[in-house]
This record gives sequence, structure tokens and C-alpha cells, in this order.
Amino acid sequence: MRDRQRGARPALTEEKIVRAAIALADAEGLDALSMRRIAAELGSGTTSLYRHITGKDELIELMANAVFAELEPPAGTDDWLADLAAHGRALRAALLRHPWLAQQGMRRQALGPDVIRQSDHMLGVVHRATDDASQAAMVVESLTTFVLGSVAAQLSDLEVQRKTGMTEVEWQRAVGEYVQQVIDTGQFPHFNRRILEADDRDPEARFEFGLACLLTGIRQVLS
Amino acid sequence: MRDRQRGARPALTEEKIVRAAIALADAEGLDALSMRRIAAELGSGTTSLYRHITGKDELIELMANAVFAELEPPAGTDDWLADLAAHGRALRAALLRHPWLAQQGMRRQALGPDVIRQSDHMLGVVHRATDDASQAAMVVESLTTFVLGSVAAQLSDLEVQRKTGMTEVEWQRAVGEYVQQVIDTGQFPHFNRRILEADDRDPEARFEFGLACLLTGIRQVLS
DNA sequence: TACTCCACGGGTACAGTGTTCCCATGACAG
DNA sequence: CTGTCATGGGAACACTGTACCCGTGGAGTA
Repeated sequence: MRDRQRGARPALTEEKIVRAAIALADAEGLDALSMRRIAAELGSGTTSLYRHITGKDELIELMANAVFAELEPPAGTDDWLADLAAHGRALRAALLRHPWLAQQGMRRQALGPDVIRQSDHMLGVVHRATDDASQAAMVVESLTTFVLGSVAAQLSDLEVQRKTGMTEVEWQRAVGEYVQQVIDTGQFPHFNRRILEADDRDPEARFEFGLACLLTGIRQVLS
Repeated sequence: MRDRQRGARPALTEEKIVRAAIALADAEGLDALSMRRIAAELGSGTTSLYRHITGKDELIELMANAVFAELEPPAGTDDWLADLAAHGRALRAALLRHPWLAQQGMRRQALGPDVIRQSDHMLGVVHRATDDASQAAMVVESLTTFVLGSVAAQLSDLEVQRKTGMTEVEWQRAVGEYVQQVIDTGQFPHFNRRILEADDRDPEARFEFGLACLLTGIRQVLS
């Protein structure tokens, strides 16, 4: 049936739908991502979307893949460990640009072509340090896991704020009062030190610290 | 109003609700966890639950805290790194017992008293290696992040199978065909090696590998 | 040109969801 | 006994994803 172009030309396309969905999820979060909202944004009927997409699950997979498609691999150097770190930072940056992916990425692992492409690049970097395919696979998985989890943790606070409609200050104070009560019990001395002494507020620093630990360990284990 | 026991005695309690909710989520997954189902399981009216719980969000937070409550800290040895690993494995075991928590844990970080207790224990272990409160906090966060992410990744496959109703064999074959197509294009040589050569199917081994990397790096960075 | 086909757009409907509002019930304080 | 009030629970609302159905219009064929 070679290129049968029977019927009306599509005004809607899969690409347009995915783009609108990503824009909506970026702007208002995963909870606001409903088929009706997407259709409204596109000025089309709700159920028309199903002509190009089998369901919401597939749509989210396509959205995830689209994010990985825009993720271009960082320029390679002669230091494989630095290159691996750069890949991790690039992935983190993409996840921060699209906060919904860090949350959704945990419950379904996408396997779109562009996801595979990115995975392939990272595997290539690791293969400069080892020939063991199993080890390379586990290294990449460890790094991806850490990046994904780190971003998700960082964003969870913001997500709560958006859902409750609290400003950051209100939220800080509400949590602060509760934490203060916990501290006053004196039951958790190390937790108290953490709250009172630790300066770990900067998500960037937390990420870099964990990344440094993980990469240091990876280099040691691979050697 | 000291201990005013006006009105009817509660047949429902927060604890019973949380217990029923955990049992339901364990058995049928997070998607099956609805207020109506919980109420049905308890033989009560749906909206009666709201007498003891402000909403579903709080309920899930209570559920998370309850899981941490049953998580008893492993016995300490004289090796802080081994103790830290034991804490990581205990956390992983708890998350595998309650698969919904690994998924939900990524979008809301619970701060219940038992969560704080567990955090305090881990901080105590790390403080045997360093006095820097910031570093200790970041070490614990890195480990928790990795464990959470690792379990979530491991469970995502099972979740897909449950949702689609496919058996593991059907799922393997469906994915296998797609992956075979990707391999045949030959565009991703490292990905191909990973699929064809790598033996990384055992989630336990993957977790232990990543854990070893992370802990090795942590020891090095802290020294 | 006339006819047929069918991909597409979209309205309706259904089984769910979390949650608010309201009322009835029953046990305790006075 | 009377009044108070925490509790249980029904009705209703504004949502959700999506299966089913129908109308339309442009392209291929006779």
C-alpha cells in the first residue's frame, strides 16, 4: 500500500502533540498534563489526539525520547572520566529543564531511539576505560541512576510548593517549625547537627559532591 | 479541653487506614490505591477516611513513614563503611518489600519522625569517619539517592508488566523484537555490545556494583 | 467526471478519581 | 434528660483517560 495518502491530510501530527505536551508539562507540571489540556492548547478536539497516539503512556514515552533527542553529547576530550562527568552534567541539565521527566523517569524507563543513542555515547566513553561490556553497562546505569535520583530529590521541594501554592518562604517556615520541634526533643543528635551546622543547601554542590564520589569509585573499581 | 472524649468512639483510626493502604499498595500497586478501595477494604464509607486524614497526600506520607518505622538499623560493627553499606542494603530491602515507595519517594520527600530517625542513624555512622556536618549530610544524601533510584529502575519493568498485563516472557519478546531491530541498524555499536555481550541482568549484582563504586569513592573523598 | 474509500477530526459517554458539603448517629458532660 | 460534638457516611462536583461512533473531505479509481 506504498505511501497511500488516502483521506484528509493530517492537521495534527505526533510531533506537534508531543511538542505541545512537553511545553505544557514544562510550564505547569505533570499533574496538569491531561489530554483535554493538550487538545485545548492545540485548538483541537480531545479524542482527535488518539488518531496519532495510542494513549497517554505512549505519549509520555515519546516526550521522554524527545528530551533525549535535544540532548547533544558534550565534546570529547582525552580524559574519559571527565567526559563521563560531562555526560552526567548534560543529563542533569536536561532533566532540570524538564522537571517532569525526573519524576516520571523513575517509574517507566523509556527505550526510544534517542534514549538509546545517548546510552550508546556514554557506553562508548566508558569503553575507553574497560573492555568488559558488563562493567561498562553497570557503570552507565549507576551514573544515570544517580543523576536521575539527584534531580528528582532536588525538585521534590519545588513540586510540593507548586501543589500547595505556598511561596518558598511560607514553605520554609512551615517545615522549619516542625523541624524545630523535632530538634527540641533532642532525640536525634546527628540530625540536629545536620540542620544546625551543615551547609548543604546548594543543590549544585550536593550533586557535584555525589558525582565526585561516584566517579572516584568508578575509576578505582575499573582499574 | 484535656482528653475530651466527647462523641462516638472511633472505629477507624489513622493507623488502621495506613495499614490497609500499605497492604493494598503492596499487593496491587500505587495506581490501585484509591480512597474508595481503601474504604472498601476497611468496610467503611469512603469519606469517613477524611475524619482521620487530611487527604491522599498526607496518607502517602504516613505510609512512607510507616515503612521507615519498621526499618530497624543493622547492628553496628567497627567498620563504618561496612555499616553504611548495611544501611544501604537494609533500605533497599525495605523498598523492594514496598515497591510503591520507590516510585513515590522520588516526587515527595517524606519527613516523618521515623524517616528522621533512620537519617539520624546513617548520619551517625558517617560521623565516625568525618566531623564535617556538611560532608556527612551529602554522603547520606548521595547514598539514599542511589538506593532509591536503583530500586526504582529495577522495579520499572515489573510495573510495566503489571499495567499491560503481559507475562514476563511476552514482555521480553516484545522488547526483544524492537531491540533486535535497533541492533540490526548497526548505528549504535556500544549499545549492541551491551545487549549482546553484557551480562547485567541480575538486579542484585547491578546494585552491588554501583554501591561498591559509590562507597569506594566516599571513603576516598572523606579521607 | 462520478464514485468509492477511508484517514482524520471530534462529540458523547462511561467508569473512575479526590474531595467538599451536608446530615444522622450515638456517647459523654452537665 | 438535655445539649454538645466527634464520628460515619451519602450525594455531588469537577476532574481524569479513553472506547465507540459518526460526519467530512480529499485522493485514487472507473
